[in-house]
Amino acid sequence: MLNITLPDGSQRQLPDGATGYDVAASISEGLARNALAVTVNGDVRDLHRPLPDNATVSILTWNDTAGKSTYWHSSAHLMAEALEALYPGVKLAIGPAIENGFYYDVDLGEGRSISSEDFPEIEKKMLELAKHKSRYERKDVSKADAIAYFTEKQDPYKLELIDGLEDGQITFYTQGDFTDLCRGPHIPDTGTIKAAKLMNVAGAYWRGDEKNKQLTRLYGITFPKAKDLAEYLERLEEAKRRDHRKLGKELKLFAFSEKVGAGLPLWLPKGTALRERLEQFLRKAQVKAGYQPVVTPHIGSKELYVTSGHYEKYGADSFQPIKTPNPGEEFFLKPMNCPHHCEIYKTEPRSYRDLPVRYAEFGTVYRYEQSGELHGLTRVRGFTQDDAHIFCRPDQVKEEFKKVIDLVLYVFKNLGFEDYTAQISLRDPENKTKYIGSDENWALAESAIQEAAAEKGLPTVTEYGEAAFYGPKLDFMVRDALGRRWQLGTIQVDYNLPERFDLEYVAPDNTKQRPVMLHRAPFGSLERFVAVLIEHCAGNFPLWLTPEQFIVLPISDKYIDYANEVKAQLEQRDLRGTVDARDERIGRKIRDAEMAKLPYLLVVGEKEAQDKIISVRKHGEGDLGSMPLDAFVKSVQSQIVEAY
RNA sequence: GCCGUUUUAGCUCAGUGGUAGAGCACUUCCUUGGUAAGGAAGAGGUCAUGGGUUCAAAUCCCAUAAAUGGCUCCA
Repeated sequence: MLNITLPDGSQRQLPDGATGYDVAASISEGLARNALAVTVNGDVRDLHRPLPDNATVSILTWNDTAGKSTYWHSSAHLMAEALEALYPGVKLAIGPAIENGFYYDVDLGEGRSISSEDFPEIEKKMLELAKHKSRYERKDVSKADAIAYFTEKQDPYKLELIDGLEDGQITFYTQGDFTDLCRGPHIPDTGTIKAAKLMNVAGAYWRGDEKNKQLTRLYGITFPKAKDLAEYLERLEEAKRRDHRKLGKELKLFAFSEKVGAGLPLWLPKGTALRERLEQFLRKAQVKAGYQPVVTPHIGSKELYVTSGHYEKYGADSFQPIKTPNPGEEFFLKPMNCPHHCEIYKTEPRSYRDLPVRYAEFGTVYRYEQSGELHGLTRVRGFTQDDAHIFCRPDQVKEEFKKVIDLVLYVFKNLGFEDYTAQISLRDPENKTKYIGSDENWALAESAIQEAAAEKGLPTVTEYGEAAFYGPKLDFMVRDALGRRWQLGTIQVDYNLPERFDLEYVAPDNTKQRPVMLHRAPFGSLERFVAVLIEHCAGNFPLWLTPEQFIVLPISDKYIDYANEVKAQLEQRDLRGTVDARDERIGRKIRDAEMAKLPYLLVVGEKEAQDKIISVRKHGEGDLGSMPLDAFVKSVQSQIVEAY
């Protein structure tokens, strides 16, 4: 008999050779029907593999992340089977599950390609094959046999993968006529795959190395119910509606011009209003937090970047130098603000008593991003960082980190970002030599970050080997409408620049010591932040931030004077908005204002002009009835205060 | 930078080798209208740019640029 522990701690006894399926069946018939896989002591396994004794087993269904991912991995095999049927001779590379669905990298061979027009045929074939309810059969294979199989099949990619595997650890999975090298696990059979959709085709390098051959990557997604697919597609549509590139154009926030140059955004008046309000918001918070604003030029001499090391590392791949009438004199557009701030630090001798020194600047920087990398406002070639550099003693790092975390969270809270992740990036413990700075300082900084995050109760994930060569960091990531993760806020420790710029302070014992430098940017950059903010709130910005809080809509041109009076009075009370004085009917004006996502529409006609009141309509909510101006102002102001 | 796709009026898009189209926006006129599109007329385009094929190119081919989905990259 086997002793099995369930996740709730309860125990069950099953006969020897029992499988995850048997466990599910012993719980309920429905669970057995919906089970896709199991976890055995935390590892995901096939549902029909015999269980070991004394294992903790939990049943995975479509509702578990690991269940979904197994399902999609199996779906990748199904797609591969369909591709082999439709494109004989196709070579398969790798086909994992991803966050939403799966992909398979394939080599179609010379002269063949797949486009989105071919998707329906592949989807049809997948569903046709799925109907066979083929079991995913697992088989242990010796390395020699595995090599023989894929040599016969002439698949160089699988052979290369096998080359890296240990004999005795190699398994094949077969469903129907399709056999793949695979560690598994898989769902029991193809019968649960009821809806399949190919999403996208793209190029991808074999093993992610751009020196290698480029393969065709087919992205797909499958579902156990057709309805789930429909809902998923609807969500994607919603994401497209929120896309900051679309809304940025529609709401007249920013634009690009081919003539100005790729990746160089033009901020339109409304976008500028939004951006400047964000700047003001942070400026205020930073003054309170002890930062001193500074301003530095947009260019710096070559020597500055030779000192910082950026010239050597990035000079050739970046914007090229600006020449002057003096032969040999060269300036660079600044790719970051740190070197300038280091020079500010150096303008006077520093005592340990002066530290920390915090210099903040909304610094516009220019980086020549690869052309294929440019993306709306999230990845551009000219952008403004809400940058600051903190110069402090090693023993102050933790305290400073905590203060910056507070600032970042303050920003996120006021803008309604709740779904963020915080990532601590540390050294690769296997390879400490590629990092600059002493072991001791690194250890100090790394534990300072971890402790600061823990003391602030910040949920974090820790990634080893993700630190910059010059120091560990803490990044805040927020998702965009399509679920892509973007780094916004960042806090980084830097041991490199203080060294290169020979920064010093005088310690209590009158010795010269090296300060630690922290880079930090709660927004990351205003461009990226605004992009993510647009998608986050679907263009319905918080009231305190939105470029126009109200629009006055006169019923006819007889009431334009009163409308202007309303506007003037509201402006005196620090609200901002406009009057729609067009010769249009009220229905049209309301429609246009709703489409422009203006928060408050103030309708004024005969009644309102006579009684000196306004009719208030709130975006997305409808008519709130009429009220005196004072009542409206009070209600709006209370909402703005609440937001802070 | 690499692979795929795209580029037609201010915007969204139709137009598969034979004289460039629609809706919205814009201008003018009519309309003075009470909570999501009032009516009419008008103006607006080197079909991204440069080459090529053809009697003839928005349409086919090549190059370049930009956008876009990925990959690689991201101080």
